[in-house]
Amino acid sequence: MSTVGLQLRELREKAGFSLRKAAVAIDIDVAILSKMERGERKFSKELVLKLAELYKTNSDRLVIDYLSEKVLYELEDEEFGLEALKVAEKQLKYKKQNEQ
Amino acid sequence: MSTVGLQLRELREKAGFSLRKAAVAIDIDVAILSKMERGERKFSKELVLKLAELYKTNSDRLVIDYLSEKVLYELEDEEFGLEALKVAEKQLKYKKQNEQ
DNA sequence: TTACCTTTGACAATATTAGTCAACACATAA
DNA sequence: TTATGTGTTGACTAATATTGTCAAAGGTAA
Repeated sequence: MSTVGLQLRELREKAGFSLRKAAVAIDIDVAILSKMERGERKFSKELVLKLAELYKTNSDRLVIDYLSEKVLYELEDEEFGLEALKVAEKQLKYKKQNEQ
Repeated sequence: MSTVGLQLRELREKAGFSLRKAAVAIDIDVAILSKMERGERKFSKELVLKLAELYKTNSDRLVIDYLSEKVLYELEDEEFGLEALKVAEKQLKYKKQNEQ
């Protein structure tokens, strides 16, 4: 399982950016980016998108993983986490249908 | 779709509690309970459990719906919400397996 | 040394959430 | 009428969590 942070770290390195350069480019403190890549702090969706753009990568997969991590964080150690996800899925599907 | 708040309101009425009585019983301000039942404020899991106990109801379904609502709240209007849920589900299943 | 790199922790600023309280409107009974 | 009980509302404070800032440390390489 590769976290969004580690994915973005790989992408950064492949794109040839140092932490500092990347941080400056998206206008945040280097300490924050360092912590985010290592999972010590949570990303915001906005930053994920900015970084994806900086690294010239499609952001869809990253956003999906970002959201998934967010959700799993909410459900950590919950006995009924899986059941909750299934209910949520059902309701989201229902909502999508009656929307379009 | 019945929210946790409305479910708990029904349960309260069936159990014969006024808002005030129920609020006192679980030691919160009546204003908060009123808002929670109507979805104006989020529940905490702790309060859901306390109310379920007060109303002598099994809490499993309520907790599942509570968590589901929490998750859906995180995903509101996200283009890839459904995909994120699926990824989260997969990872949770995987985790559960390698746990026991 | 100098110049980068990343990590770390302490701290401040900000935003979010939770809790408190008084007042309101409505209904009903005395 | 007055009193009592119902639920709702909004303003306010308090507590907590999240974010941002900064300086310093340790590593590596020229």
